[in-house]
Amino acid sequence: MKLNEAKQHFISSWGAFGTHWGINRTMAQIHALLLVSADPLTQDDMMEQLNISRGNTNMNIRELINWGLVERILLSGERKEYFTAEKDIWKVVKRIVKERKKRELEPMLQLLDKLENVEGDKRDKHVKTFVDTVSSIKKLGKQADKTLDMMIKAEESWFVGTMMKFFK
Amino acid sequence: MKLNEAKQHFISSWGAFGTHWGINRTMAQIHALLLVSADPLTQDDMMEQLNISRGNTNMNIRELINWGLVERILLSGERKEYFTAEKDIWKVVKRIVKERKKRELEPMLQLLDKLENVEGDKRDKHVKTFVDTVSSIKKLGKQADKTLDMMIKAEESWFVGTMMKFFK
DNA sequence: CTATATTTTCAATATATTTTGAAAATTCGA
DNA sequence: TCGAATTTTCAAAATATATTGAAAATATAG
Repeated sequence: MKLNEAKQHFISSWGAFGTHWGINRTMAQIHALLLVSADPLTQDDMMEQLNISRGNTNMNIRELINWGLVERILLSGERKEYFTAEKDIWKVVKRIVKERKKRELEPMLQLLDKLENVEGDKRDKHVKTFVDTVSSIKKLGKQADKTLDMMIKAEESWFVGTMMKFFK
Repeated sequence: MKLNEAKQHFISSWGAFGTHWGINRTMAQIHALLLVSADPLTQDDMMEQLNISRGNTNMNIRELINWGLVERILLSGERKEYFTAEKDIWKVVKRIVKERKKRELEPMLQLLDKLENVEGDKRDKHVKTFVDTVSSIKKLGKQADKTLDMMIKAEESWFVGTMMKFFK
């Protein structure tokens, strides 16, 4: 397989992959393109290579920058802005985990805290089922939260190495 | 907060949560409703409590059954079908992880295997960037795959306990 | 400061996804 | 086997999300 063909495959399947994870197709494709590009690209490069409009390109680049996955580069003597992606995949994963934890997991845990204190007699099976379900989700959620915190702080080498040994 | 109010909160926020994870709102709401219901429910119960149509209810129940999260119950003497959700949250998480791993992670790793063998001279920086990116994603993906496999096999008590100690 | 290149915004449009509801299929008791 | 109860299907409608493109805003060279 030739390089350009391989890049196209990578970009399109990274795009499809992203859609399963709440990231829109274009954002994932721009990210993929930058990940496999040796040099920084301009908006026009991306528009051309991905066949998307200027507005779409711009909005999704901004979003990638918000996620901390893409960075703006100013080349001296150049008027245009260039963009490049963080290539260290471990860092990429940690950024995504951190962001989603903040946006999704933490608010959910806060809600569960409140719901656990529902009024009513716990001997009533309806109350009991509700409280038990909420508590067990909370317990697992809290554990996930801690585990992800550690992962965010961990070095890749430490993490992978220990996991290797840990899990047989 | 009264039980019914708390249930409503739980259902609607579980629904919103689900949408961030590629699960549609209704499916997540039906799942939430079943999770906090002490007794099995019929389609009509769900239609009424969630204000959704018969077709929608039916399709999403089927999908939840495919995911192994909901099970059909036949009550003797009753013509209607009843449904109930797996209440053990650890099992729920493991089922979801297993399914998504199969549907998303594994195909991605297969593709990366192929893309790693792109033609061309690795001293060319364009080829090198591509191969390096693909390899590092693959490496991390393989590690995630193994870790998830272990998690799927693990007992909750073992898992949580060990993680507790393991992560400070 | 002015002219022009470049980036950003956002209303309109296009596309994708979800939901409805009624018809068709199925199930099961009598 | 018949017929009512129940479930399933799926085309059409509604809703939600993504994309475009042109106008407005901004930045920079001269």
